[in-house]
Parts: sequence; structure tokens; C-alpha cells
Amino acid sequence: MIKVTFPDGNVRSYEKGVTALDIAASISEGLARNVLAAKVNGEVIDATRPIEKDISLQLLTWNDKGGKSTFWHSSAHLLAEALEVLYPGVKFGIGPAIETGFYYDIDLGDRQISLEDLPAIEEKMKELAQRKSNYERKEVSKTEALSFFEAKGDEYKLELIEELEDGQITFYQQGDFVDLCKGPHLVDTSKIKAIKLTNVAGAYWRGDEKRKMLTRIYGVSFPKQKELQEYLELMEEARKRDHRKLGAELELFMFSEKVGAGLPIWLPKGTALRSRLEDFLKEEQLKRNYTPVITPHIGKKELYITSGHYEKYGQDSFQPIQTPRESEEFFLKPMNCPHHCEIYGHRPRSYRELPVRIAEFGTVYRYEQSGELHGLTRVRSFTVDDAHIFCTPDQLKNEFLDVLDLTMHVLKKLSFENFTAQVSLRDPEQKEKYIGSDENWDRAEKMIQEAADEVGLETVVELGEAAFYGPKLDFMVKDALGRSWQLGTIQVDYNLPERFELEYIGSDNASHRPIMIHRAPFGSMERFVGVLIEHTGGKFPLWITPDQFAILPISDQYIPFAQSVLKQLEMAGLRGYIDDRTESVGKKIRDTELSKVPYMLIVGEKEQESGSVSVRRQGEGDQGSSTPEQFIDLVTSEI
RNA sequence: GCCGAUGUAGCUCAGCUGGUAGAGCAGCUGAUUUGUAAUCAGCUGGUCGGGGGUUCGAGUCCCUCCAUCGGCUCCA
Repeated sequence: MIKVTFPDGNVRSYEKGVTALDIAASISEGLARNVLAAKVNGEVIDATRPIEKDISLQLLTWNDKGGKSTFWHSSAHLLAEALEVLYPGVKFGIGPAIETGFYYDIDLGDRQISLEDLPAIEEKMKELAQRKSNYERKEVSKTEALSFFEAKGDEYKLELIEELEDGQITFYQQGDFVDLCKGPHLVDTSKIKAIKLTNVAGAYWRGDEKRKMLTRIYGVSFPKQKELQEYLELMEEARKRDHRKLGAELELFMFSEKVGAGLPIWLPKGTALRSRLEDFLKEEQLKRNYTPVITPHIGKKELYITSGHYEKYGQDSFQPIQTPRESEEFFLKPMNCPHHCEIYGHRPRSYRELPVRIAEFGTVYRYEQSGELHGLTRVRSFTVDDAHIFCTPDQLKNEFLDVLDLTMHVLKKLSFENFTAQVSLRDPEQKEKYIGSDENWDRAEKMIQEAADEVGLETVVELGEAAFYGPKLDFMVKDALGRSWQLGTIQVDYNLPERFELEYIGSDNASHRPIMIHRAPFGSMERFVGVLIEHTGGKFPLWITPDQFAILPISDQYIPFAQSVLKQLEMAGLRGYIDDRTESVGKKIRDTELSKVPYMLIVGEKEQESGSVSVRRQGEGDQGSSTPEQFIDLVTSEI
């Protein structure tokens, strides 16, 4: 007998060789039906693998991450099986589960697959799934594995096998399809009830652009048709909220072929929105003793040689511009920190004035490959809500805490309630890759984690993700549709103060090197506004929305009254406009609804006589009549 | 940058195997003076993404460049 410990601490005894599936069945029939895989001592395995010794066990269902990924991984094999039937001779790369769904990379030789071919493949998958083929695991020797794929003529699998250790190699088979795979997999194919192949795209073999481009087929699958339906509806909602679409419809920003790809142009309404965000942060920063500065958009090549960016990024940047006579070289600034370092270093600094917090909404220019550009979230020019804090080692933690507090304040103010922090630390195996002393790194890494804990921020630690110059903390924000975005960032930097030879005179009258913190609560204005558009679906919080209300006169004769109401509201600090077109009220309401202006104030004979307005809330309809004063109170209280 | 797809009026889209461009909305003009999601009528508007080629003839076929979309890769 063996002992099985469950996540709740319960321990049960079972016969040696029992499977997770048997165990599930011993608990309840429903659980046995729902179990997709098992987590045994922290490792996810097939629910049908015999268990030979005492273990801790978690049964994985659709509600567990490991359950979902097993489900999708098995779906990828099903896709491969269907492809092998429909396209004999197809060669397979890899076919993993991804965050949502799965893909398989294939080499079709001279043949091609396009979107139109997907439904047929989907049908074949469903047909194969219904056969209820078991996913069978088989341990094979390296020689066997090689000869199998040699015979099949699949060079990609051969390459993968070559890198594996003999004795560690397993095959999985369902139906007639055999794949190299370490698993785990579902019990059989019949659990895969709802399948949607979503996309086909090119992908380099092993992500290496020097190697062959394979065809990648993406899909998702679910245990129930209803779940697929919900997923498709979520995708549809995401499509409706796409900031590129809403940005154009609401006239927030545009792109121009003549200005250039990836260079966003902010239209009046977008500018109004963005300026309010900037003003809000500027005010917060003044409260926290930041010092605003303004620096040029270009800097001499020497600046970036000093900062080290030239060496690392010079070739992949916009190339320098030159003065006509002297041929001096200037780069468009790809970041603000070198300029800010010059500000810090322009005169001697005393420990008494530290920390120095230099802030600037600085527009930077980075060359992004043409295929990378994407709306406002991936651009070639963007404005960072940047600040660089120069402080002593003793001040580091307090400064970090203050930045965390500021960033969380900003996110909450913009109705992002759901966020976590990714803490990026050194790779402990390769300490030599990083600059700065071991002692400083240890201190800073410990400090970041403590600070995050102190403010109650949930963190995920990523080893080896730190920049070479220091550890960092990135805010991962979930939007209204549950999608994750990386927004604000806080980075500790030991490198630039060194390179710029920045100093301060300590109380001991000796020179010391300050530590620098880079931080940007929004990240970039472009990206933040892009995410905010998708988060809110274009229905912005009242305090930043370009227009808070529209006054809709029933007919021309009420325009003077509308103007007096407008004046009254504007005096109270609200912003809006009168729709004075000679159109029906129905038309004006429809247009205003579509432009997502939060409030409509309808004025006609009744209102004029009683000095009132009829309030309509966007998306909610008629709210009844109120006085302008009451409306001002309503809006003010909502802000 | 690479693979694949797309590019027709301000917007959304139609235009079969090559025969010389069309609708709805928007805009303009006129009528209507309107009560909670589209009043009616008329009109304007396109070197069919740019350039080159094949052809008697190209929105339609070929080449090339640009932009956009979906991926790959990268992101100080």
C-alpha cells in the first residue's frame, strides 16, 4: 500500500500501481469524469500513470492551469493527427499548449494552408476525437526513436531527439498518430468536444530567423461547446474594444503614411484625454517633491557612448543625423536617462539634497522592426512618464516604497483594480553577466521584495529577467476582459551613475556614488492610453473623458437656453458642447450614444420653462429631469 | 526584418473567368423645427495604396515599393 496526501492535508491509502484516475473514481464518479491530469509531487503527469510510492497528489481538472494545458496539449496532438490524415507526408515541428489554446508547427513542403482550409481540419479533428482513442505513453530508446522518425522522414523530430538523453524519451500515440512527447496527456480524445482553429501564421523553426519558416496553426478547444461559445464571445468583445478601432472612431489618434509608420498623431480629443492623465501625474509628483525638467529630443553620439547604449543598440537604432558643416552626429533620444544624468552631474551634489527626483514627460524614439508595429502599444515614438531618482543606498528602500505607492495610486485612480508585480532578479547561476557588486545586488533584490510585501503587492519572481544593470519590478495589470498588460516599471540602476561618474559629498566629506531608480507609473502615454481604451471600451472615467456631456436642444429655438446651461456648467468646471445641428432628437441621441459621451442633456420647451435639463446617461437611457445644479453635483460626486 | 493575408469614396463594403467603377452611412444643398438610438429629397465625392510591366484594353494578370492585419523574433 502507498500513502497519498491530498492538497487539503488528507491522507488516504491505495494499492501500489494505482492511477490518479482510479483515485478520482474512489472519491466520486463526477471527479473521475472531470479529471484531466494529475500533479504528483509538483509534477504534472498522465492521470493513467501508475503510482508506485507515497506521494502528494492534486487531481487536475479544467479549473486548474495544469489541467487546461494538458487538455490543449492533447488537442495539439489531435490537430497533428488530423493533419497527417489530410496532408500525408506533412512534417511536424513542435505542438505545445499556450496560454490560451495550442498550436502545431508543420512543414507542408510545397503545399500551403490558408484560413479557408481550417474548417475542414477542424471537422477532421472532431471526427477523430469522437473515436475515443486513448493517448498511450511509451518509453523508447534513443535508437528506436531515431529510427522511427528516420523512417517517417521527419527531420525536425530527429533534431529534437538528438538533443534528448537516452532513457528520457517517450512517445505518445492516439489512433494512428505517434509523436515524440514528454506528455502528459488526457486519457482519451473524447474529452475534446469543442474545437476552433483560430489562425495560421508563419513561425521560424525553433524561433530562429535563420532557419526554415514553418506553418503554425493555432487553435483552442474546450470540454464543452458552451465554453467555446463564451470564448468566441469574449474574442468578439475584445475585437469591439480594440484601441485601434476605437481610437479612430472616437477621433483620439491617427497614423499617417506620410508621417510614417509607428508614429502616432494625437488628435484633439486624444490630446485632451492624455493631457488630463499627464496633469494628474504631474500634480502627484509635485506633492512628492519631484523636480520637473525639459530636455531636447536629440543628443550627441558621445552621450550614448558614455551611457553604453551606443554599443548595445547603436546599430539597431534610428541612425544618427548630422550637422551639415561639422558632421557632428546626433541620435534621436531612445530614452531620457542620459540627459537626466547630465542634469544631476552639472554641479556638485551634497548628501543633504538627496534624493534628487528628476521628472519629465520625455518623448523617445526607438526603431522597431516594421512587422512589430501595433497601434499605440508598439510604436516608434512614445512619451515616457519618466523620472530618475538619485539617492543614497540608505534611501533606496524608502524611495522604492514611495514609487510603489504612487504607481498603485495611479492604477487605482484609473479603475485598474487587478494588478500584480513581476520582480525580475539576477540569474544566480550567471552572476558575472551583471554589473555592480554582489553585495549591492543582494541588497537591492531583497529590498524590492520587502517593499512589495510591505505595500501588500502580490509578486511573481522571475530569475534571470533582470536588466544587466539592476533588478526591476514591472506592474502587470489585468484589464476588464482579464487580459494582462505590462504597464508601469521601476528599475534600480547601478550602471549609469558609474558611467556618468555621478557623485555626492557625504557627511564624511568624501565622494560617494548615488544609486539611480528609473520609474514610469504609466509606462508610456501611448501604451497606457491604448490599454485604457481597451479596458474601458472607450467609456472613460468622467474626470479624463474628452467631453463629459452634450446638450441636445429639441429644436433650434432652444439653442439660446442650451447656451445658458452650457455656460453654467462650464463655470462649474465641467466640459461639454451643444449639438446645434438641425436634426431630430433621435438622431442627436444616437450620434452622442455612439460617440460614448457619458451624459446627454436634452432641453426643450418643458426644460426652458422650468429651467431644468432632462438627463440621459450613455448606455443606460433616460434618467429623468434635474436642475443644472443637481447635474453639476451628480457629475462632481462621480468624479 | 521574415512568413502569410489585405489595401476600391471620409467610414463599412460590392465589383464573376481582363471590356474602362457601385451601394449604405458620412459630407453638401433644400425642405422639415423635431421629446430619448437614424426625417425626407437632391447633389458632390474615387489617377481602385504608389510605381513599373503584360495586353487592343488592367480595379481584375505579373514585378516592385509602401501601409495595414495575423504570427515569428526583438524591446535600453
